[in-house]
Amino acid sequence: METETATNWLTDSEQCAWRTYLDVNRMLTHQMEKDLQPFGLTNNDYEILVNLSEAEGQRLRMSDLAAATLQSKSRLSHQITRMENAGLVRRENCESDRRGLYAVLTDAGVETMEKVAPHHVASVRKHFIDLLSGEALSDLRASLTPVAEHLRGHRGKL
Amino acid sequence: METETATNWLTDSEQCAWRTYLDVNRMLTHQMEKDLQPFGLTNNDYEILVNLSEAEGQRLRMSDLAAATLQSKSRLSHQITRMENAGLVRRENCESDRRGLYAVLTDAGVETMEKVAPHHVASVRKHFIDLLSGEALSDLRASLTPVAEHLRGHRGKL
DNA sequence: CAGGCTTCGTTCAGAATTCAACTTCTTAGG
DNA sequence: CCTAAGAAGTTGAATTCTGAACGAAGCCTG
Repeated sequence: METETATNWLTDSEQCAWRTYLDVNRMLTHQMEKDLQPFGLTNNDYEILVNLSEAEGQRLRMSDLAAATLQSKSRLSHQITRMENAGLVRRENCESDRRGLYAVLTDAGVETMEKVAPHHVASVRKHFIDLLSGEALSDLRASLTPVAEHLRGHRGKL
Repeated sequence: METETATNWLTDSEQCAWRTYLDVNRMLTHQMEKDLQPFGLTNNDYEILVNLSEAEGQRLRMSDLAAATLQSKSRLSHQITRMENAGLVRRENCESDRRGLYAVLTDAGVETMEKVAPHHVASVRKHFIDLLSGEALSDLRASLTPVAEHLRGHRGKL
């Protein structure tokens, strides 16, 4: 009698999809990083700029920013320190909670964002969006949304 | 007369697809990493084990392995050093090219691979594959393949 | 076969990331 | 009001990653 539970291996087709996904992932990240380099920004820098510039008063609590960008508080703290040194961002105290801090976009941060965003969008188009049909794109979104929700549920401390 | 070129911003739908993609990306990477932790492996460790175990003679030249895993030679060199210390892999000289080295899976490496693979596959299924329909999966692959090819062309030195 | 390119892989220094304290403040219970 | 538990952020040390520089070996080309 069979007592072992056989592993439910991936089919060739599943495996291929998975590997393609992983490859695109890595190459795309790398390409984005490369396209931001001339502006002296990393992907992480840019994402923080995006989050802050979309936020009310161009500011977010450290914790919220960490959650929004899916990184640990520690990492964000170091990151913000670097960006503060670069003059893109500053820390500001929070009135309502004296433990709290806001990360606030500086004027230089706003300017940087305005300068860089068009190039970044062009890069996203060139290397991703414009390579997919409108239908493919909405299918992609439809497929990935449940995955995102599933993962949000599963995510523990960063 | 208009001299500026207006930025071709992303539509809401494009933006949403893009952000979902990025989110899944990061959360999935994180989840995979977490699921490998109990075995003392990182994603990078695992991917190298996969590549080596599928290779002829369970060995690959450093350069080929770096290319296969899309990382810089420098990073791979460090990585292999660590895995060598962990006993998963060893370096072996290359007969035909005296500059070259092979990274070779050790017996312990093979065993680790056999032990971990089923869990990893289960994790990939649980957090990705099984959340998508067969059709979604093949669409995904079809959509992403051209992107992968595009990026492969664009990729410079790592 | 000499000269100069290129490739292979490592190394070093500097930057980024992780992980585990730790401080300060808030909040809930008794 | 006091205390214990938890949350917000920071810090510092150890680890990992990056990018440039390097030595050694192969490959042309004349």
